[in-house]
Amino acid sequence: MLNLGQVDRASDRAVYRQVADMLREKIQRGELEPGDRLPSESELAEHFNLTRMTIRHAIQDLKNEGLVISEHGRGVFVRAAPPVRRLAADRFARRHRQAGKAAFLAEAEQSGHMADVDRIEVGYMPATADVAHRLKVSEGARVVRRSRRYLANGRPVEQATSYVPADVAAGTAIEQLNTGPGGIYARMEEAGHTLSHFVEEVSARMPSPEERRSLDMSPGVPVITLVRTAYDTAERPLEVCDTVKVAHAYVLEYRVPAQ
Amino acid sequence: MLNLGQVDRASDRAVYRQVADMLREKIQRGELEPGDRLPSESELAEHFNLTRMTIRHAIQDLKNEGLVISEHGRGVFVRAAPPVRRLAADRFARRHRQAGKAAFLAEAEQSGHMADVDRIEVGYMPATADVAHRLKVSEGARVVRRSRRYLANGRPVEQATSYVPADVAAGTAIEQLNTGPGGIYARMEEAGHTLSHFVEEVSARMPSPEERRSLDMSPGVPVITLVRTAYDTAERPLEVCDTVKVAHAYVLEYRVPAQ
DNA sequence: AAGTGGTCTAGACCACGAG
DNA sequence: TCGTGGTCTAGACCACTTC
Repeated sequence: MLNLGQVDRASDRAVYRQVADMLREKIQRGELEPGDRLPSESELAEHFNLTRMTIRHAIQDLKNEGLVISEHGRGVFVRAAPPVRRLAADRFARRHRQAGKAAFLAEAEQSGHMADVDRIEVGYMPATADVAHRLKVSEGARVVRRSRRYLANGRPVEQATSYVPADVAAGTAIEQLNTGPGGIYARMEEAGHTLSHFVEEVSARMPSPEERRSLDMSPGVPVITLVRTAYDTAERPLEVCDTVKVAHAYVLEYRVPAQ
Repeated sequence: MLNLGQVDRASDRAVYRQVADMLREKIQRGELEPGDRLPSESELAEHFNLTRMTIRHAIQDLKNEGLVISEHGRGVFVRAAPPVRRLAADRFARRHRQAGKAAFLAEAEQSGHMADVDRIEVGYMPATADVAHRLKVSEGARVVRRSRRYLANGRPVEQATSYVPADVAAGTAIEQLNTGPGGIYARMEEAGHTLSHFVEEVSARMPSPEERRSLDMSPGVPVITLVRTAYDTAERPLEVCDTVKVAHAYVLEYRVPAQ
């Protein structure tokens, strides 16, 4: 078993915090490596002369920090970091589309991960207030809704939903499940729309229970939300894409001119 | 008191989850507004015929989702959202520096918040491996370290630490507590460096206990980490700035060319 | 079957905040 | 002083995983 010290009952610091501190230190020093199992709650309770509830309180804190995950019937494990997907500043460069690669695949290739897409759903619906505002169409206007889930090395890392005005999508593969080489942006350019730039709005928050389930996330891990709007050269919005990403799976990179 | 239902003891769903569900719904429906106090743990325990520990478990979940905060001796309150600071894509435009505004103040002006900076520390130190790599200097090279905390409407929202190579900072106000109008970027340009662009790397995670303390954050709220590197026209890094932001206080906006 | 974490009880004492 | 949340005990039974 681990070489753990003892708690100081006279200390001001709550004992469950002291236990969490000791375990956190073992993890951060690397004495407990990703994938390693922590001593069981009963073992820890016995070692520290505390009840299981107090030990659980300590472990709950570590779960909330994202350091460990618990698996019912198996144990508590140091969290193994998923592959970090670095989203490069040039990921929407035209040369990638022309080479027949959709953005997600272009990224995966750069970082050497295995990429998958599943749970693709496509259909028409009336625009909600928020989507309508971003697409500069009237509320309730017909839009194509495309949602899908991305996986890296078999693990879900992102849930994305795109909205495209009906007249942009009509008669193109954007209405189909499979949008063909280069993805929907390639189809838009084929249809005569020239993409000019994207605006991305990035934030972070805790996931809703549904998002946690959909992305197979352990509790206490945040998500990055990214809303991307694609504009043509006339500043017309061609697409809004709402994404929820498992936070620790991503580093987003942007290049900002000083001008 | 609130019009709360009862739990279903026969349900598969744990009763503490059912309690959390009911409270969450009240909050999301707006029946409990930001700043409102929830019924006390004892009141909830009595209402639901559960022990306080079970009620606390439900409330813990809501805290982890960032929906409520607890205050010792006062109660549990629906979290009041801090002002959201939208970081615009052009926040480092030269015209802002020339107008004598540092980036943080430029943003604050745009969004109509009161901005403050405190806990400013300046000093020389040897570059760590990570900083040295980003600044393209050798590990241990002398750099100026500038750290400070930003507040919006009096609430801490960001902790930032900048590193500047010694030869860039030497003899300028970058070595001083007060860097003067336009901030360190203005001083760099005065000293003959021409800023070309910035690269920002964005991610999100749960804060460490120290970060939580420093930013006065309630438990269960994530942070956005942003590392910005400033380059001159010769692609030389002039500054690395490591920031930790309270996640729900920020929306970062970027403009990405389609090439 | 044995060991693990998940849930829940029924108490206790403490520290903090407001009146 | 009183009500609030914070901590902790000493159990119990359950669900899940592994063997």
